Amino acid sequence: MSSQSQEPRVVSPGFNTRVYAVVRRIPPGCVSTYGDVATVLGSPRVARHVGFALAALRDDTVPWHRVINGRGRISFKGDTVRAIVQRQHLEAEGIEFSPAGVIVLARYRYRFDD
DNA sequence: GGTTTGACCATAA
DNA sequence: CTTATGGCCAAAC
Repeated sequence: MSSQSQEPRVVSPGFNTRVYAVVRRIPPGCVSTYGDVATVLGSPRVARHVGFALAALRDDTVPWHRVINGRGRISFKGDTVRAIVQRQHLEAEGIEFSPAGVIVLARYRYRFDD
């Protein structure tokens, strides 16, 4: 098979599928950070790719809203809508936000056990 | 197969 | 508290 599709496939992407697998492991009521997910994947420096993978995500089975940045805040770059929706999902799971819109990572952060 | 990008992170001011 | 800059590495162009 010489020519392969340019469009993203449902299986065998390589990196982003691993991201989805880890994010699915985050239980309800807990959150995780891009850096943590990247660390579980084996490289703590690929945090940017975690976000990039979630950006291309359109699978509802992946709780992408449970992933936030290392500062306990929702990162967004132009897509304000996504950030608002994300916050609503987190609040719906019982996660509290500080007045500044910051989540207490020390309390809600999930520990991956592998 | 090189260049740009990106839902980040750490550090500095 | 905020803003700016560099680095990091896989995916997209």
